[in-house]
Amino acid sequence: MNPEIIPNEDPSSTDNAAASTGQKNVKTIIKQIESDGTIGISVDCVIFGFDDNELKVLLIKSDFEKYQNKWSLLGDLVNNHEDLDEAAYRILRERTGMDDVYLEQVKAFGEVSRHPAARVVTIAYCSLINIEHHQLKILDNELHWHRVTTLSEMAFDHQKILDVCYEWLQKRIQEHPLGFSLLPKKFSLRELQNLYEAILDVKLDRRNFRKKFFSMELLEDTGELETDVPHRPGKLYKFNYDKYQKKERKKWFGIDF
Amino acid sequence: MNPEIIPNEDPSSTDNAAASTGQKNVKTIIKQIESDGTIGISVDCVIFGFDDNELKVLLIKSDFEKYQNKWSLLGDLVNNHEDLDEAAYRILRERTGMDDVYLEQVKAFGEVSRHPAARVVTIAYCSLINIEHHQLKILDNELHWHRVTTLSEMAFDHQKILDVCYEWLQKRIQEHPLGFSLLPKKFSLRELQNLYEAILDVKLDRRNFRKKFFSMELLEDTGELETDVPHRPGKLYKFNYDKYQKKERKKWFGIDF
DNA sequence: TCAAAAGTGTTTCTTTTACACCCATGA
DNA sequence: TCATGGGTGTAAAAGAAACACTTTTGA
Repeated sequence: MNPEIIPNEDPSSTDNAAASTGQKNVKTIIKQIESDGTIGISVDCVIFGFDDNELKVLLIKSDFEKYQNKWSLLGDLVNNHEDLDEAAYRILRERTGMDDVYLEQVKAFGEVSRHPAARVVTIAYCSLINIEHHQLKILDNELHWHRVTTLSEMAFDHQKILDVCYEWLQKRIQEHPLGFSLLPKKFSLRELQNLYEAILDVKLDRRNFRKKFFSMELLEDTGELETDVPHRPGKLYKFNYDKYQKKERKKWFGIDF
Repeated sequence: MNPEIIPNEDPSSTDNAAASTGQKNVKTIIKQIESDGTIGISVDCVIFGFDDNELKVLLIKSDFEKYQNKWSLLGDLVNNHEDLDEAAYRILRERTGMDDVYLEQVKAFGEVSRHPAARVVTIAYCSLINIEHHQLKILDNELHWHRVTTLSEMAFDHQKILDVCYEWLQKRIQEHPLGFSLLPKKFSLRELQNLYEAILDVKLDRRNFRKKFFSMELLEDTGELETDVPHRPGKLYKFNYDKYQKKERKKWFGIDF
C-alpha cells in the first residue's frame, strides 16, 4: 500500500510521552548483526517542515560514538513483524506524536560500509509535517528543526540521504500536492507561494502563480481572511483532497529531456 | 552512486556459461533467516526488453514449492559484502551476460508476509536491455521474454512489483532517455516511435513526434538507411549521450497536478 | 505500377510569460 | 495618510496538436 495524500488534521492528541528513542536496543542488535554476518534493515525518516518561510528538517545528534555531535536523521531498525511503512510511521509517531501525515518511501541505501559497525541497509522515507501542529516535546539528543539549506557534518551517509530526499521533494511537489501537508489547513496564497519558492529556490510571478492554482480548481475559498497581518489580509483557502483524488491521472505528459 | 545512462554497446562477450541460478543456496539461507528471526534482503530485477513492437520482461518459473509454475522475476539474496546496486548488476550478469546496461533502483517492498517462508525485504531494480544484443543461452526455469501486457499468476508479490516498475517506466521514459537502451544503437524514428507507443499505450502523431525529437537535437544522423524493409527505407539515427549528459537539468518544470 | 511507409510545413489552439495599477488594512 | 502586501487582466510568445500530400523503395 503506497500511501497517497493524507489530509493533515489538527492532532487530536499530541500525547507522545510514551515515545521511546528506539536508540537503546539498537546497539545491541547492531552487535548481533555484526556477529551473525547477517544484514540489518533500518528506516530513516527525512521529516520536512516549513516555518518562517524556510524548509526545515527534523534532526537529532547522533549517539553513535564515531559520529558524536554530528546531525542524524530519525531512524530505527525495522522490527521483524512490521512492514517498512509501519516502521516509518512508528518512528514518526515516536518523535512527533503524529500519524496522520504524509509519508512516502524514497529510496533504499545499501552501500556495504555505510554503517561503520555492521552491514545495515536503510530505507529512506520522506515525511512532511505541519510544524504548527506539533510542538516538539521530547528533546532527547537535541531533537530540533534544522534549516535544510545550511547543513553539514551529518552522521553516516545521512547527508546523501537528505540530498536525495530534498531533490525528490523538489520534483514531487510540482506534480503532486504534497505541499499542503506543510501548511495549516487554511492558508493564504502567499503562504503557498512562499512554500514553493522556498522549496524550489526560485522566484515566481505572483499573478501567474495564482492563475495556475485557480485554474486547477482544487482550492476552496473558506470565506475567512488572514488576521494579525499589518496589511490588507489575504483570503484563506483550503485544498480539496476529495476532488484531487477523483481527478483522473494522465499517463501522457509529453516527452522532454 | 546512482547509475545514470550507460550507452549500450554490443557485448564484447556474451559468455555467461558460468552464470549460476543463485537459486540453490537461497533455500538454505531462507531457512537460516527463518530460524534466526532476522530479516533477509533480496534484489529483484525487472528486466525489460523490446521486440516485435512489444514490451517484454524477462521471467522464470519459480522453483519455490508454493508458487510452482508461477512466473517469477529474477532475484537473489544480497550478499553481505556487496552493495545493492552490485547485487542487481550481478543478477543481470548471471542471467544475460551483460553488465553495461541501464539499471536503476525503483522501490523496496517489505510487507511482512510477502515471502511465505521467511521475512524478506526486496529491493526492485529496473533494467532495460536491447534484446538483439543477447540471445538467451541459459534457459533454466524456462527463462524467457514474456509480454508485459498479458501477464497473470506471478509468484510472491511479483505482479505488484512488476506493475510498479512498469508505471515507473512509463513515467520515466518521458523525462529521461531510457528508451534508447531498448533499441539497437542505430535506429529509425519509426522504431523509436513504436517503442514509445508500446510502452505508453498511446498513438502519437508521426510528424509531431519527429519534430519533438529533432528539436531536442540529441539524435545524430548516421548517414545510413534501414535495409531489408519492403518499403522506402528510413534514416538511421543514434542518440548522443555526451550531449545529453552535458545539458543542464532544469529544476522548474511547472506545477501541474 | 502498386503497396507501404518515409519525409515534410502550416495553421490553430493552448499554455506560459511578462508586466502595472488600484485596494484594503493596521499603524 | 502612509506603508505593506492583496487582488486583478491583457498582450505577446512559445509550445502542442491537428492535419495531407509527395517520395522512395521492393515486390
